[in-house]
Amino acid sequence: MPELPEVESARSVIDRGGLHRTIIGVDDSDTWECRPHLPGEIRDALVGHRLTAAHRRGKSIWCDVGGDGSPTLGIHLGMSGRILVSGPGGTAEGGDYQGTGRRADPARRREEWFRFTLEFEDGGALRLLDPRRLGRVRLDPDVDALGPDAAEVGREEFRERVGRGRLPVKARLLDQSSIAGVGNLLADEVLWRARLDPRRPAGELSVEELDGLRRQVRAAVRSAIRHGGVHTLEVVAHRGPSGHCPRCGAEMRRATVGGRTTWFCPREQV
DNA sequence: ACACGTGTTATGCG
DNA sequence: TCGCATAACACGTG
Repeated sequence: MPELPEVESARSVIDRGGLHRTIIGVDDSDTWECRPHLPGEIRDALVGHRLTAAHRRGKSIWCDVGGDGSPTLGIHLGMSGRILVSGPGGTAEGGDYQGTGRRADPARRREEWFRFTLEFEDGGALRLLDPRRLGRVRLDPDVDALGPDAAEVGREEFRERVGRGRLPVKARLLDQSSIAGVGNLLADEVLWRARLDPRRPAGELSVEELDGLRRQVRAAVRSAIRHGGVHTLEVVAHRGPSGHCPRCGAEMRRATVGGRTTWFCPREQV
Protein backbone atom coordinates (compact mmCIF):
# COMPACT_ATOMS: atom_id res chain seq x y z
CA MET A 1 0.00 0.00 0.00
CA PRO A 2 1.72 2.97 -1.32
CA GLU A 3 2.89 6.12 0.31
CA LEU A 4 4.81 8.85 -1.48
CA PRO A 5 7.90 6.74 -2.30
CA GLU A 6 5.87 3.91 -3.83
CA VAL A 7 3.73 6.35 -5.77
CA GLU A 8 6.87 7.98 -7.11
CA SER A 9 8.07 4.60 -8.32
CA ALA A 10 4.75 4.10 -10.10
CA ARG A 11 4.96 7.54 -11.66
CA SER A 12 8.47 6.77 -12.78
CA VAL A 13 7.35 3.55 -14.44
CA ILE A 14 4.74 5.45 -16.43
CA ASP A 15 7.24 8.18 -17.23
CA ARG A 16 9.84 5.75 -18.51
CA GLY A 17 7.57 3.31 -20.30
CA GLY A 18 4.05 4.59 -20.78
CA LEU A 19 4.44 7.86 -22.65
CA HIS A 20 4.08 8.65 -26.36
CA ARG A 21 2.35 5.36 -27.17
CA THR A 22 -0.95 5.65 -28.99
CA ILE A 23 -3.92 4.36 -27.02
CA ILE A 24 -6.21 2.10 -29.01
CA GLY A 25 -8.35 0.70 -26.21
CA VAL A 26 -9.34 1.43 -22.62
CA ASP A 27 -11.00 -0.86 -20.09
CA ASP A 28 -12.81 1.53 -17.77
CA SER A 29 -15.65 -0.86 -17.00
CA ASP A 30 -14.98 -0.96 -13.26
CA THR A 31 -17.46 1.69 -12.19
CA TRP A 32 -16.14 1.73 -8.64
CA GLU A 33 -12.52 2.32 -9.55
CA CYS A 34 -13.52 4.86 -12.21
CA ARG A 35 -16.22 6.65 -10.21
CA PRO A 36 -17.87 9.02 -10.90
CA HIS A 37 -17.38 8.28 -14.58
CA LEU A 38 -19.69 6.07 -16.58
CA PRO A 39 -18.17 3.19 -18.53
CA GLY A 40 -16.77 4.55 -21.77
CA GLU A 41 -16.25 8.11 -20.64
CA ILE A 42 -12.57 7.68 -19.92
CA ARG A 43 -12.18 5.51 -23.00
CA ASP A 44 -13.73 8.13 -25.26
CA ALA A 45 -11.44 10.81 -23.85
CA LEU A 46 -8.27 8.78 -24.39
CA VAL A 47 -8.58 6.57 -27.46
CA GLY A 48 -6.49 7.89 -30.32
CA HIS A 49 -4.32 9.95 -28.01
CA ARG A 50 -1.11 9.38 -26.11
CA LEU A 51 0.07 10.11 -22.59
CA THR A 52 2.66 12.86 -22.82
CA ALA A 53 3.83 13.34 -19.23
CA ALA A 54 3.39 11.76 -15.79
CA HIS A 55 3.19 14.01 -12.73
CA ARG A 56 2.91 13.40 -9.02
CA ARG A 57 2.00 15.39 -5.95
CA GLY A 58 1.91 13.52 -2.69
CA LYS A 59 0.20 10.23 -3.45
CA SER A 60 -1.66 11.45 -6.53
CA ILE A 61 -0.53 10.80 -10.09
CA TRP A 62 -1.87 12.52 -13.15
CA CYS A 63 -0.89 12.21 -16.78
CA ASP A 64 -1.09 14.78 -19.52
CA VAL A 65 -2.86 13.56 -22.65
CA GLY A 66 -1.99 14.73 -26.14
CA GLY A 67 -4.62 16.41 -28.28
CA ASP A 68 -6.26 19.80 -27.92
CA GLY A 69 -8.58 20.07 -24.98
CA SER A 70 -7.82 16.60 -23.68
CA PRO A 71 -8.38 16.10 -19.96
CA THR A 72 -5.65 14.80 -17.69
CA LEU A 73 -5.79 11.20 -16.50
CA GLY A 74 -5.68 10.93 -12.72
CA ILE A 75 -4.55 7.78 -10.95
CA HIS A 76 -4.63 7.18 -7.21
CA LEU A 77 -3.28 3.87 -5.99
CA GLY A 78 -5.24 3.78 -2.75
CA MET A 79 -3.86 1.23 -0.32
CA SER A 80 -3.11 -1.66 -2.64
CA GLY A 81 -2.67 -0.24 -6.13
CA ARG A 82 0.26 -0.98 -8.42
CA ILE A 83 1.02 0.09 -11.97
CA LEU A 84 2.28 -2.34 -14.56
CA VAL A 85 3.50 -1.17 -17.96
CA SER A 86 4.22 -3.77 -20.60
CA GLY A 87 5.67 -3.31 -24.01
CA PRO A 88 8.31 -4.43 -26.46
CA GLY A 89 10.91 -4.13 -23.71
CA GLY A 90 9.11 -6.31 -21.17
CA THR A 91 7.08 -5.35 -18.12
CA ALA A 92 7.89 -2.72 -15.53
CA GLU A 93 6.05 -2.34 -12.26
CA GLY A 94 5.74 0.43 -9.73
CA GLY A 95 3.83 1.16 -6.58
CA ASP A 96 4.68 -2.04 -4.77
CA TYR A 97 5.16 -1.70 -1.06
CA GLN A 98 6.05 -5.10 0.29
CA GLY A 99 9.36 -5.71 -1.35
CA THR A 100 10.65 -7.72 -4.23
CA GLY A 101 9.62 -11.09 -2.84
CA ARG A 102 5.97 -10.24 -2.95
CA ARG A 103 6.32 -8.26 -6.15
CA ALA A 104 7.31 -11.39 -7.99
CA ASP A 105 4.57 -13.54 -6.47
CA PRO A 106 2.13 -14.44 -9.27
CA ALA A 107 -0.55 -15.16 -6.68
CA ARG A 108 -0.74 -11.41 -6.15
CA ARG A 109 -1.66 -10.70 -9.74
CA ARG A 110 -4.98 -12.39 -10.17
CA GLU A 111 -6.60 -11.29 -13.38
CA GLU A 112 -9.73 -9.99 -11.65
CA TRP A 113 -7.63 -7.55 -9.63
CA PHE A 114 -6.76 -5.54 -12.72
CA ARG A 115 -9.19 -2.65 -12.47
CA PHE A 116 -8.16 -0.41 -15.36
CA THR A 117 -6.23 -0.88 -18.60
CA LEU A 118 -4.85 1.25 -21.39
CA GLU A 119 -4.04 -0.76 -24.50
CA PHE A 120 -1.38 0.65 -26.77
CA GLU A 121 -1.08 0.39 -30.52
CA ASP A 122 2.22 -1.46 -30.16
CA GLY A 123 0.57 -4.34 -28.32
CA GLY A 124 1.63 -3.30 -24.82
CA ALA A 125 -0.50 -1.95 -22.03
CA LEU A 126 -0.61 0.10 -18.87
CA ARG A 127 -2.58 -1.63 -16.15
CA LEU A 128 -3.68 -0.82 -12.63
CA LEU A 129 -3.59 -3.80 -10.26
CA ASP A 130 -5.60 -3.07 -7.14
CA PRO A 131 -6.86 -5.99 -5.02
CA ARG A 132 -8.58 -3.87 -2.40
CA ARG A 133 -10.12 -1.55 -4.92
CA LEU A 134 -9.55 1.58 -2.91
CA GLY A 135 -7.66 3.19 -5.77
CA ARG A 136 -9.21 5.48 -8.28
CA VAL A 137 -8.90 6.51 -11.92
CA ARG A 138 -10.55 9.69 -13.09
CA LEU A 139 -10.33 12.49 -15.57
CA ASP A 140 -9.12 15.91 -14.46
CA PRO A 141 -8.55 15.16 -10.77
CA ASP A 142 -8.45 18.14 -8.46
CA VAL A 143 -4.89 18.12 -7.21
CA ASP A 144 -5.00 21.73 -6.08
CA ALA A 145 -6.69 20.66 -2.86
CA LEU A 146 -3.48 18.89 -1.87
CA GLY A 147 -0.83 20.60 0.20
CA PRO A 148 2.72 20.93 -1.08
CA ASP A 149 4.56 17.70 -1.77
CA ALA A 150 6.24 16.34 1.35
CA ALA A 151 9.51 15.91 -0.50
CA GLU A 152 9.55 19.50 -1.71
CA VAL A 153 7.92 21.55 1.02
CA GLY A 154 9.92 24.58 2.14
CA ARG A 155 10.81 25.43 5.72
CA GLU A 156 8.49 28.40 6.13
CA GLU A 157 5.63 26.61 4.47
CA PHE A 158 6.13 23.56 6.67
CA ARG A 159 6.15 25.64 9.82
CA GLU A 160 2.89 27.32 8.84
CA ARG A 161 1.03 24.29 7.55
CA VAL A 162 2.11 21.63 10.03
CA GLY A 163 2.70 23.67 13.18
CA ARG A 164 -0.84 24.74 13.86
CA GLY A 165 -4.01 23.62 15.61
CA ARG A 166 -4.80 21.19 18.40
CA LEU A 167 -4.65 18.14 16.19
CA PRO A 168 -1.94 15.61 17.16
CA VAL A 169 1.14 16.20 15.05
CA LYS A 170 0.85 12.75 13.48
CA ALA A 171 -2.72 13.46 12.38
CA ARG A 172 -1.53 16.75 10.92
CA LEU A 173 1.18 14.96 8.94
CA LEU A 174 -1.41 12.55 7.58
CA ASP A 175 -3.68 15.39 6.45
CA GLN A 176 -3.00 15.55 2.72
CA SER A 177 -4.29 19.10 2.45
CA SER A 178 -1.59 20.26 4.88
CA ILE A 179 1.28 18.47 3.21
CA ALA A 180 0.88 15.70 0.66
CA GLY A 181 2.45 12.28 0.64
CA VAL A 182 2.96 11.17 4.23
CA GLY A 183 1.10 7.98 5.15
CA ASN A 184 0.84 6.00 8.34
CA LEU A 185 4.19 4.23 8.21
CA LEU A 186 6.15 7.25 7.02
CA ALA A 187 4.57 9.34 9.76
CA ASP A 188 5.71 6.91 12.45
CA GLU A 189 9.19 6.84 10.93
CA VAL A 190 9.70 10.60 10.77
CA LEU A 191 8.30 11.21 14.26
CA TRP A 192 10.61 8.55 15.61
CA ARG A 193 13.58 10.09 13.80
CA ALA A 194 12.65 13.53 15.11
CA ARG A 195 12.05 12.10 18.61
CA LEU A 196 8.60 13.61 18.84
CA ASP A 197 5.58 12.13 20.57
CA PRO A 198 2.97 11.59 17.84
CA ARG A 199 0.23 12.76 20.21
CA ARG A 200 1.66 16.23 20.78
CA PRO A 201 -0.66 18.99 19.57
CA ALA A 202 0.89 20.23 16.33
CA GLY A 203 0.48 23.86 17.28
CA GLU A 204 2.59 23.39 20.40
CA LEU A 205 5.75 22.33 18.61
CA SER A 206 8.59 24.81 18.68
CA VAL A 207 10.09 26.21 15.51
CA GLU A 208 13.18 24.09 16.14
CA GLU A 209 11.07 20.95 16.50
CA LEU A 210 9.19 21.75 13.30
CA ASP A 211 12.39 22.36 11.38
CA GLY A 212 13.78 19.08 12.67
CA LEU A 213 10.61 17.27 11.68
CA ARG A 214 10.72 18.67 8.17
CA ARG A 215 14.32 17.62 7.85
CA GLN A 216 13.39 14.06 8.79
CA VAL A 217 10.43 14.04 6.41
CA ARG A 218 12.67 14.94 3.51
CA ALA A 219 15.41 12.55 4.58
CA ALA A 220 13.04 9.61 5.08
CA VAL A 221 11.27 10.20 1.77
CA ARG A 222 14.53 10.38 -0.10
CA SER A 223 15.83 7.26 1.61
CA ALA A 224 12.66 5.31 0.91
CA ILE A 225 12.64 6.30 -2.75
CA ARG A 226 16.25 5.26 -3.13
CA HIS A 227 15.98 1.98 -1.25
CA GLY A 228 12.69 0.69 -2.56
CA GLY A 229 9.81 1.91 -0.45
CA VAL A 230 8.70 2.76 3.05
CA HIS A 231 9.17 -0.80 4.24
CA THR A 232 12.93 -0.24 3.98
CA LEU A 233 12.85 2.52 6.60
CA GLU A 234 14.48 1.88 9.93
CA VAL A 235 11.65 1.92 12.41
CA VAL A 236 9.02 0.50 10.09
CA ALA A 237 10.71 -2.87 10.44
CA HIS A 238 10.25 -2.64 14.20
CA ARG A 239 6.49 -2.22 14.18
CA GLY A 240 4.51 -4.79 16.06
CA PRO A 241 3.90 -6.11 19.57
CA SER A 242 7.45 -7.35 20.15
CA GLY A 243 9.25 -4.44 18.51
CA HIS A 244 11.98 -2.49 20.25
CA CYS A 245 13.40 0.93 19.60
CA PRO A 246 16.42 0.56 17.27
CA ARG A 247 18.20 3.35 19.19
CA CYS A 248 17.57 2.73 22.87
CA GLY A 249 16.03 -0.74 23.00
CA ALA A 250 12.89 0.29 24.84
CA GLU A 251 9.75 -1.61 23.96
CA MET A 252 7.78 0.24 21.30
CA ARG A 253 4.33 1.32 22.38
CA ARG A 254 1.10 1.11 20.46
CA ALA A 255 -1.54 3.82 20.36
CA THR A 256 -4.25 5.08 18.07
CA VAL A 257 -3.55 8.57 16.74
CA GLY A 258 -5.51 10.26 14.00
CA GLY A 259 -7.54 7.09 13.73
CA ARG A 260 -4.51 5.02 12.75
CA THR A 261 -2.42 2.43 14.53
CA THR A 262 0.69 4.15 15.80
CA TRP A 263 3.96 2.75 17.17
CA PHE A 264 6.44 4.94 18.98
CA CYS A 265 9.25 4.81 21.50
CA PRO A 266 7.84 5.99 24.83
CA ARG A 267 11.31 6.68 26.19
CA GLU A 268 12.70 8.88 23.41
CA GLN A 269 9.66 10.39 21.73
CA VAL A 270 8.56 13.21 23.97
C1' DA B 1 -14.89 -16.57 12.21
C1' DC B 2 -13.11 -12.30 13.12
C1' DA B 3 -10.20 -8.43 13.44
C1' DC B 4 -7.14 -5.64 11.03
C1' DG B 5 -5.21 -2.62 7.40
C1' DT B 6 0.65 1.33 4.25
C1' DG B 7 -5.79 5.65 1.95
C1' DT B 8 -9.55 8.74 1.02
C1' DT B 9 -14.08 10.82 1.69
C1' DA B 10 -18.78 11.75 3.37
C1' DT B 11 -21.10 13.13 7.37
C1' DG B 12 -21.94 15.20 11.67
C1' DC B 13 -20.97 18.13 15.57
C1' DG B 14 -19.59 22.30 18.07
C1' DT C 1 -17.44 28.12 7.31
C1' DC C 2 -13.72 25.87 9.97
C1' DG C 3 -11.53 22.31 12.73
C1' DC C 4 -11.96 18.05 14.09
C1' DA C 5 -13.76 13.06 14.91
C1' DT C 6 -15.72 9.03 13.13
C1' DA C 7 -17.70 5.75 10.02
C1' DA C 8 -17.75 4.03 5.63
C1' DC C 9 -15.82 2.43 1.50
C1' DA C 10 -14.10 -2.91 -0.74
C1' DC C 11 -11.53 -6.72 -0.21
C1' DG C 12 -7.53 -9.61 1.04
C1' DT C 13 -4.82 -11.50 4.80
C1' DG C 14 -3.46 -13.54 9.17
